[in-house]
Amino acid sequence: MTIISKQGKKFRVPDATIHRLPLYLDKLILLQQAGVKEVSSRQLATSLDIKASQLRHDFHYFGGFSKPGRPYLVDLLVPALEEIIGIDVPLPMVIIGAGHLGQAIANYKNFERQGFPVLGIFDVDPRLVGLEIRGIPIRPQSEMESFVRENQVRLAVLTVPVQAVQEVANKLMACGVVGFWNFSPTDIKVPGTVIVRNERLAVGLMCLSFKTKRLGNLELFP
Amino acid sequence: MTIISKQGKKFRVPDATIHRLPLYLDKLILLQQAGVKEVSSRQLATSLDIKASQLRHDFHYFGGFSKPGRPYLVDLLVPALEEIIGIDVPLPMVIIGAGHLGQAIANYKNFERQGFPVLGIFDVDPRLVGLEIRGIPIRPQSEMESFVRENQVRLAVLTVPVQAVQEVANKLMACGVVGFWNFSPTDIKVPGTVIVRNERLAVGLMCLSFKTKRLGNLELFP
DNA sequence: TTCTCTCTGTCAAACGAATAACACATTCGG
DNA sequence: CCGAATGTGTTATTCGTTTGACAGAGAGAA
Repeated sequence: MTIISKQGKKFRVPDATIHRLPLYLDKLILLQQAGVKEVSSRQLATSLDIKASQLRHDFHYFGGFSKPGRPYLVDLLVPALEEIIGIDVPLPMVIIGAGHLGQAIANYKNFERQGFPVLGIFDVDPRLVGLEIRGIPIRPQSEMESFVRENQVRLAVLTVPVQAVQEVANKLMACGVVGFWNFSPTDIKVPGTVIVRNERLAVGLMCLSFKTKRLGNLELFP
Repeated sequence: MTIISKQGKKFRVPDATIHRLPLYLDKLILLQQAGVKEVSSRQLATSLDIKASQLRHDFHYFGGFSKPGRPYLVDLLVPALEEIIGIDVPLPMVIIGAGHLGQAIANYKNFERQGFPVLGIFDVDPRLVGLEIRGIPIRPQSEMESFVRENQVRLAVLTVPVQAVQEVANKLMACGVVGFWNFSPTDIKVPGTVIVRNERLAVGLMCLSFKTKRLGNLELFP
C-alpha cells in the first residue's frame, strides 16, 4: 500500500503489485536475451504462475504499455519497468556488519548489475577491518558516518547483531540514509520518511517447518 | 492459504497468519526470558505493531489459549506455539551449495537453536570440499543423495547456481526431501506434496528501490 | 473493404484478510 | 455477594486484492 504521485496525479499501488514488478522484469530480461520481441500478458503470466488479468491489472497502475490487440514489446517493456522500479539509475549502498551474511551479500555480483553497487562495508571487529571483498575494503565502523555523508549514500544493508541495530540505524539516518535493508530479527524504529525492508530469514524457515510438518494431513486441490 | 486437518477437523489457515506465528513466538520468548508471566493480546500486539484483534483472530485458528477475561500465560503459550509452528521436534536440514550464502546460513547458530540443525553441506567445487563450518564438513555433491537417504533428511536449503537448481531439487525429492528453502532466483517445479519457500533477495532490494526513489513524492499518513 | 482473430485496457464481481464490535467469563474491591 | 473492570473468544464489517468479463483497437486474410 504505497501512494505515489506521478505527473501531478496521485494514486495508490498495492504492495502486492510492487512485489511482482521485479518478477516481471526478471522474466522479461530473460526473454530479451533469448531474442524474443513480443510477449502477451497470457504468456508472461503463465510462465510466472499467475493470472493474465492480474498482470494486466498490475501494469494498468502505470499506464498502458501496449495497445489493445497487440502484445507487449519486450524491448519497450524492459526499460519501462526498470524506470518504474527505479533501477535505471544506480542506487549505491553500504553494508554495515561484515559477518558471514554481510560478506555473502557483498559477494553477490548480481546486485551490482541490477543497479545496487556496494560502496563500502563496515565492521567494529578490527580483525575484519582491512580485508577486501570483491575489491571493496572492510572499513572500521568509526568511519561509517563520514563515509556515508561524503558519498551521499541513501541505502544501507544492516547485518549487525540485534543489540546494535537501532543505534546504527539512527546514526545512518542522521547522515542521510533513507532506506534500510534490515537482516536483523528486530524491527527498527524510523520516521515515516524512511523505508525499511525487514528480511527475517528465520521466519521463512519456520513457515517451512509449519507446512512440511503438516504435509501428512495436507488437503490438496487438483 | 494452507489447509490443515487436526483431530479430524479440517480448516484453513491464511498464509498471512502463518507468517505472524514466528513473530509472536519470538516476542513471547523474550518476555519469558524477562520473567514476564502474563501478557494480554493488546500488550503483545502493540509491541509487534499490529492490532490486538488480529492477534486474537490468529490465535483463534488454533483454539483458545486462555479464558475470557484472563490474559495469556506466557509459559503456556510458548510451548503451544512451538508445537503449532512445528519446532518442538527438530527438523534437520542439509545445505546444497557452499558458496558465500550457503556458508552464511551454515554459520547462523540460531537456526540450530530454533530446531533446524544443519546435518551436512554439499558442493561440487573440490576446493571447498573438506572445509568445515562450525564443525560441519563440506562434502562432495556426489555424496549428497546417499547422505540424505541415510539420514532421512526432509528439508534442504538450495544455494546453488540457477542452472543447477532444478536438477538438484529433483535428486533430493527422489531421496525423500519434502521441503525446500530456495535462495536461487528461479522457481522450481515440484509436485503438490512438496513445499517450497522462495527467498528472493533481489526482489526485496528492488521493492526498497521502488519505495526510496519515490520518497520525495510520497504522500504520508499521520 | 469487411470479417475474423487476437489481445489489451478497464471495469465489475468474488474472494480473502484486517479491523471493529460485542457477548460473556473471570477477577477483585468494597 | 454484588458491581466494575478486564480481556478473551467470536462474529460482523470494512477494506484491499485477485479473478472474471467484456468492449473495442489493431492486424491479417479473403
